[in-house]
Amino acid sequence: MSDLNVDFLENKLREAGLRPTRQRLALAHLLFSGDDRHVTAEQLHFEVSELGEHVSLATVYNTLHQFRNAGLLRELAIESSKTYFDTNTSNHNHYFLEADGKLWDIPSDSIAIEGLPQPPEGMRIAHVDVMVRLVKDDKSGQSD
Amino acid sequence: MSDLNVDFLENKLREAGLRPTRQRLALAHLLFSGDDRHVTAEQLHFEVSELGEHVSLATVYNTLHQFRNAGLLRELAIESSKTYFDTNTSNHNHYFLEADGKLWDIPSDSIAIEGLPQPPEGMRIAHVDVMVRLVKDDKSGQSD
DNA sequence: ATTTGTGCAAATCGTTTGCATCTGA
DNA sequence: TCAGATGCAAACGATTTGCACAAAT
Repeated sequence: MSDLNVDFLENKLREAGLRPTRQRLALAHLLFSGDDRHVTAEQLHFEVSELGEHVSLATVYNTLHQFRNAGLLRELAIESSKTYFDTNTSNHNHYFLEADGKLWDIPSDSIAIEGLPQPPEGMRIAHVDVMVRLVKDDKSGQSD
Repeated sequence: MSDLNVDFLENKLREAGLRPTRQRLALAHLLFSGDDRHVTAEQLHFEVSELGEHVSLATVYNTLHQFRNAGLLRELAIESSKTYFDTNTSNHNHYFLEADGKLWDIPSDSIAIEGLPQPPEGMRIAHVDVMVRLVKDDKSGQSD
């Protein structure tokens, strides 16, 4: 991780109102240095260990939520009992392949939603999620 | 629960390849006798107890999964660590109000999705979920 | 009689929390 | 200095599982 990258990440955290601690920098590095990505807490905890940095799992959870609250991540609930965090916080769309637990963006933002009704009184739309659930061609898509 | 209704539910279960047991009939009664609805296992367990029927929580979970596998229910993952089951199994759309954990159908099927790309090689689209996340007008929608 | 379903309690797994200790500004 | 952050282990809550017993065909 170059000094330039550290500076970039430090700024990013400071702008979000978060102190640039060793742990947050390590996690931010994994999340924000390359292309957009989708991670779970468990995955990220594994990756940060691989880098030789020690960050406790509880801190990974805390940090993911702090990043989400700061608008740096979007939280996605796709399967019960596993949360994904998406580094792309804009309104975009996803493919999900249940069999493999794999999640990825739908390439190109060709999707448009027509005829979205007025939200109920006193509420506004925070986000529209379009999730396209895929199955492998030869299967029914049902399982226990 | 009238005899007619019992017959209807018994047939429904038999057609799904499930033996019409006391527990399944009680749960099916709650799920399929009125309008379409969204329930969690916990909710349904509470409701069935209120009717004076004893069905263990594990059986509620088992039964919900059996119903889902039989195509009688659709499973929806909306928030991490709470699964909703929808008695309407057709491709339709939902509002979700996170603050209250409330879920409901978007009235009228006015929504159309334009420009859905070809799914990746070897896969087909099983289902498209559109989830419109609402927040109360005076809030940011972010919380810990 | 044989297969299938159910109840119970214990186990699992992701996630959160309480609290003592440490760190960044 | 001292508010804020972290680590650890224990707590939690939803869900699943193993197995003995009961019910359906």
